[in-house]
Formats: sequence, C-alpha cells, structure tokens
Amino acid sequence: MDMTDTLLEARPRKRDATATRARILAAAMDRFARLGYETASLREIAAEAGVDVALIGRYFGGKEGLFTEALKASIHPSRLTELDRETYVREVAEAMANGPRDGHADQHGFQFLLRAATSPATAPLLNLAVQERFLGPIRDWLGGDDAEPRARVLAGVIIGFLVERLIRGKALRGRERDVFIERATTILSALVS
Amino acid sequence: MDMTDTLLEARPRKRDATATRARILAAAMDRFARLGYETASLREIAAEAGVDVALIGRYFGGKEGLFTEALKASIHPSRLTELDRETYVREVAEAMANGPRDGHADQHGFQFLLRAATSPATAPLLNLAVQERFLGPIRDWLGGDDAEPRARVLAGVIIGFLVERLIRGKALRGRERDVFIERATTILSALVS
DNA sequence: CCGATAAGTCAACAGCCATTGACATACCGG
DNA sequence: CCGGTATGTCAATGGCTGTTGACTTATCGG
Repeated sequence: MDMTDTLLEARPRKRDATATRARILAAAMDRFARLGYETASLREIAAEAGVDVALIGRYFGGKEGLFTEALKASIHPSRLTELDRETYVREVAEAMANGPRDGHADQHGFQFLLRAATSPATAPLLNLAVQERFLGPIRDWLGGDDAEPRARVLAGVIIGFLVERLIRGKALRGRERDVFIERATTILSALVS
Repeated sequence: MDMTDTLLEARPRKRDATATRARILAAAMDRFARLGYETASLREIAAEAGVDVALIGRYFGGKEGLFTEALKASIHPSRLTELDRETYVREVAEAMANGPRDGHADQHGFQFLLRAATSPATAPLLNLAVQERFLGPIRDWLGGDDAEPRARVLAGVIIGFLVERLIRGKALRGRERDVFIERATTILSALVS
C-alpha cells in the first residue's frame, strides 16, 4: 500500500499520531479477525503496522483496549441491512459458498465477531456489541410481529453458515456451489419473510 | 467423583496407566471445550486430573495429540440420524428451543467443535473429524442427488441453531417458543426433502 | 521375595508473551 | 531559530507456556 515502506524501508516515516494509531488499528482488525484474540500477538500487529510495540500500550492502553476498539471498528452497523431483502439474501448465500479467506469486508466483521464470541477472554466484551450492532439492526430491519425471535433465528443461521464455511476451509465450485447457493437462498428467504 | 481425592488428598492414588490416561482425557475434554485450544493449558488440565504435567507428554505425545484425541472423543456419530426424517426434524426443533443446559452431552461436544473451529491452530485438525463423524453421517442419511451440498447446508443450519441457543442461554417459552419451533420445523423439513 | 519395568515425580529449559519505564529525537509554535 | 512536548525507540522484566530428560518408586510376574 504505502510505497514508503517497501521501497525505502530505511527512511523513517513522518511522525503522525493519528496516522500510526490508524495503522495499528487496521493491523489489529486484520490479525484479530484471522487469528483470534489469543493467537494474535501485539508484536505481530506492531510489525504489520510498521510500528514499535510500545506504542500500542500508549495509544490503546493494552491488548484488551486495542481489541475492544478493533471490535467496534469491525462491526459497524451492518451495511447489508440497507439492501432490500432479495439482494441481501443472495449476497449472504454467495458469500457463504466462498472460502473463508476471500470476500468483502463484511465477512471480515463476521469473522471478527465469531472469533470474539468463542474466546473466553473476549466473550464478556462482546455481548453488548452484538446486541447493539448486529442483532438490533437485524431486528429493526425485519420489523413486523415477532421480530425478536425471528432475528435470533436468522442471526443464528448466518453464524452457522459462517462456521460451516470456516470448517470447510475452501470455496465450493461448480454444481456443488450452485446447489448450495440455491438451497441456502431458499432458507434465508424463508427467514426474512 | 472420586472420594480418594477430596477426602484423602495426601495419599497417592494407586498406579494405573489406563485410568490416569482417562482422567487426563476427561479433564482435557472439559477445559478445551470451555476455554479453547490456546487458553487451556496443559498444567491446568493436569491439575484438574490430579496428575503431573509430564504424563501428558508420555501418554499423548503433546498438546496437539491430546487435543485430537479429545476431539474424537467429543464428537460421537450423531444418534439422531437413526430416526426417520419427520421425527428427526421435530426433535431437533424442540431441542433447539430448549436452553443450552437442558440437553444431553450434545452441547458439550458442540462447544468443543465450535471452539476448535475458531482456533487457527486446530482448524486443520477439525476438517477430518467433522467429515467423518458429522457431515458424513448426515450425507449418507440424506442420500439421493446432491447429498453433499445439501448436507452442508443442513449442517450449517443446525450449527447455527446450536450457536443461537448457546448465545441465548435460556429456554424459550410461550409464544416465542411456538413461533420458533414452527419456523425451525419448516426450515428443517425443507432441508431434508 | 526380588528385581525388572512400568508409572509417576521433579526441575530445568528455551521461547514467547504483554507490559513498562527510561531514553532519544523529530516537530512545531512562539 | 530555539526549546518544549508529542512521538517514536529501546531494553529489560516477570510470568506463563509446552517440552524434555534424569530421577524415584510402586507394582507385579517369575
């Protein structure tokens, strides 16, 4: 991304607090989402950001502070709920047919959420964020009677597909992909109506 | 469980390889399911088993060996697939409406699976076990054309319901329960036909 | 009953981790 | 241009981790 890094490694970057803070946060969002809270190390994150470890302590207080901030930044109120239901369903179904590594930033947020949910150190931090930025929007988006339990079921199924994809590891192809998408779409359509 | 431990802590246990091996495995299944691969430490597991850490190395080769064995022991082939489809669907739907503590040992095994899936160190180990003991049986049980992708979707949905129940924490009641079961039944019926 | 061997114990190792405090230096307002 | 302060650097610390090897001791067959 930044030519300064790759080409002129030697020359130090210009000093800019907000910029390096952003660098750190970006690196953290990436590593935390892919590796989980415990496996991602501050040293790696700092290295990826091209920054000294100590600065993380300065700007975010510590690992937990960095994580909570990265969490909030990752689960922005879902862009998806701006879509109409049909395209939403289709997008999700296709995303789930892909491999865990490819895809848009949405997946990124979902993975982050999932990883956070299954780590004992971060689970306590999560409940609030999920309610506010995930379950809430879905519920409002669904609307109508019984929005609450319906949102729960939908959220659960989405997470289920997410886990399935995580286990599967690779993208689906050809006929398998088609059948998967078709059936998943059917399910999701039923859930949002 | 074993009175010898609590009452007569001082007196060493009688030497019995297979018994201590089992103790270690049981403790490992518990800690790994609750804490995940990285957070659970061999020292804690050994302590819970009332055993020296070094024995884990002797009996299981190392942490990874212990984990794979605990994984296999946790995911037993699903009993559910012995049922005909109609009762299967109803049973699953009702089980998912209950709280996470009400059910059988399913939950424990599932937590194990979820934790394993979301840890990068163990995800590779998981694919095989899941194929063998979860996806495989479901696929065979479904049969017919496109059994593979259909099994994947079904597995995704089931996992999703499990996650939802896990997050929800408590059993559903009254109208919410009815709505949930009705919708879940519809979805599952569509998936198995 | 004795001794070989399995079972359990202990301590040390090297590696990684997050965190912290003291230090150096670039920057920018006066 | 100068000096104070925000920014970045460095090194050390203490703690925890999984693993290993040498050690002791119980057990049980001959």
